[in-house]
Amino acid sequence: MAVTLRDVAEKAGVSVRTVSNVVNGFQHIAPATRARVQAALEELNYRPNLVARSLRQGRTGIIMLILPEINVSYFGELAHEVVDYASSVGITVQIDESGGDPQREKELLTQLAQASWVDGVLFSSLGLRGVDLAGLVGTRPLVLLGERTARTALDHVGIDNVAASRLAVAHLIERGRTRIAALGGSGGARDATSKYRLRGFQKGLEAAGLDPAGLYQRTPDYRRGSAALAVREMLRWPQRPDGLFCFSDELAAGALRELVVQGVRVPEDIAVVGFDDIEASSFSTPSLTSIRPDKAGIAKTAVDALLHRLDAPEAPAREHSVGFELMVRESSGPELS
Amino acid sequence: MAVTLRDVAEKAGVSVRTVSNVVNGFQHIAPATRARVQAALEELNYRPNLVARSLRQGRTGIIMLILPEINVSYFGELAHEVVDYASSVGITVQIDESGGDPQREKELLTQLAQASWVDGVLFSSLGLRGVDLAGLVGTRPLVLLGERTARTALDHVGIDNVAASRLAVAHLIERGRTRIAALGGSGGARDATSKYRLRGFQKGLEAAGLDPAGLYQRTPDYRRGSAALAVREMLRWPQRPDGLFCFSDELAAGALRELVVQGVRVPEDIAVVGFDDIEASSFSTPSLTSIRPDKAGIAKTAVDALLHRLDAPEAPAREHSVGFELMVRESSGPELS
DNA sequence: CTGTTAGCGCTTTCAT
DNA sequence: ATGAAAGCGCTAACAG
Repeated sequence: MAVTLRDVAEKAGVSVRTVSNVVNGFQHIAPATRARVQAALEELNYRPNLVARSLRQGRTGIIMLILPEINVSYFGELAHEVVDYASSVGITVQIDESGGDPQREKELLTQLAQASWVDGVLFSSLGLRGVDLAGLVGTRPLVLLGERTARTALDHVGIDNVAASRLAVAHLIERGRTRIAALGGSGGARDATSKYRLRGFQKGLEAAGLDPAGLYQRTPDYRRGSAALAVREMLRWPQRPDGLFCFSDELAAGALRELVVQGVRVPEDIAVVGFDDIEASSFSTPSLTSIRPDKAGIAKTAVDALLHRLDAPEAPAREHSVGFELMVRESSGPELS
Repeated sequence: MAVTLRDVAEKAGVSVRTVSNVVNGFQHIAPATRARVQAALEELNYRPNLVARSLRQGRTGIIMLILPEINVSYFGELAHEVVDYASSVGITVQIDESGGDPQREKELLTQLAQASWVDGVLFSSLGLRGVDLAGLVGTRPLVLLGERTARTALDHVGIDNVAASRLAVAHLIERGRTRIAALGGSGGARDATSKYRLRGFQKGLEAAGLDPAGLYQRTPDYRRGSAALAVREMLRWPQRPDGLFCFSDELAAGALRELVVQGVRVPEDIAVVGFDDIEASSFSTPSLTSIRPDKAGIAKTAVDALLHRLDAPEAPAREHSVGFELMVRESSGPELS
């Protein structure tokens, strides 16, 4: 059996109270007793039972991160930032995957957010809407990551997708492209990400006096494989696009691949811009121009927001917007030397 | 405050014992009382306090997965499989990152494996040696993933790196390559992965009557960026290699990129094989031939091993070898139609 | 079949 | 400055 406070107390000839005080670095302890306790602590190699401590204190120091799939590069990189920052403030992270399935997302939320031992939940949802989230307010603290899918009274941190998409489109226009297409997103009511990116795309074209009509190709998801089919479809359009804005870097990677296969040159025939700036994008052939959201900023802001809400459960929900930038690389035109 | 068993018991006019029995699906309960309890349960929206349950039972149902970096594709894909399988058997996964730093690895182990509430630890180490692991046996169950860095009495699951590397080399030889180089790994005493892959590489060449001397280029880590520098160095060798075996797909991706930059054609001038078969490798240009370890098999085997050890702490340590296969793609030569 | 109760290991209020 | 003891919410051993 593990060593408990009582064991140490007996050994040192003091009460558990005193040992606890020493362990927790309390003030006001006689140097002599402190030394005696320390010795016993080390001799017995005491380790506090965190479960017992948590039961007592009502906090576990664990937060849960729910995301679609950890093996998708963007989410992997985001998770890295979350784990990294959380561990720097003494918090550990549990990870669960929803697979992007709204049903599974609901399950996880009701099951975990209410009952479990997590202090709070960071939730990167693809498919949930306001109605699904209703009734969760007031249980376990919850911070939404990515798109704000509804006007719920919940903390949210993300980037301005409309503005970011406009920036991507503006860049393509600046590169002299006039038939710019958008790629990605189911277009379904649940897919808020594609909704905002599409809106930014349209606004960007309109601002330059271009007509966005008919220049959007959907994909069932944001993965590389889906982009290949979509691009093949796109190349059958009456007029081939000369610019392509992909709603994720993985889609862009799939698109680049398929364009090579079809003998279309990038950027000469089509300039391509992605979204997320995953690490692989710097090393593809051609290297990929992409919108880079401030992932570390998202992670820090989200964890801080959660921690803040733990201390102030009744504070009004806040909206946090994090920065982004455009990383210009080979896929969108001449290199800027 | 949250609803407790006592609240429910009072409401239903029974004892906590009975409520507990209902919650845990015990047999032998009078249908009438069960119904009454069920009603109270639902009316109060009771959720069990898992921390209390864990304190009582001595098990949390949480395992910890320690890996170098979750944003590295291979580890992201592995984590995905672990989370996926674990959740199917009712286990949740906590993730911590070591950054590949031996010091940090030791910290995590002593801190977590002994003290925390995790039932057990899956540990994918890059740098730990037997001496570091000594003294951990007998505390919290621990299963080693990846390379077995020392002959410790610990459960271990991995693939046969020597055999896999020989397979990669044999494939290059079969493609008519005779000056085959290996790329990756610090060569340090702690880097067991590169040790075994290098050994397989050497054996593969020797088996074909080729001399491996002087055909190995080290890298400080397994990331894309490090491969670029290494390849540049390699191209200065008196004789250019016509085949390249990279110890990870990320290295291979960096190598492919640098070869393009330097105007070296793949596979015509140099055929390239990677290791890990991350998803991006199917979509690169050219697509990458790679060794594919059975990641799902590793995950399942590891979780099962951990669960088994929970029930039988004294069972002898076991060694699990999981399968792999070679995925042949464009980077290593003519397409096999 | 169900009620009573000890106790998991810890923190903390109340005393001294 | 330190001891005694209550109790976090739950399960299970012990009645009955």
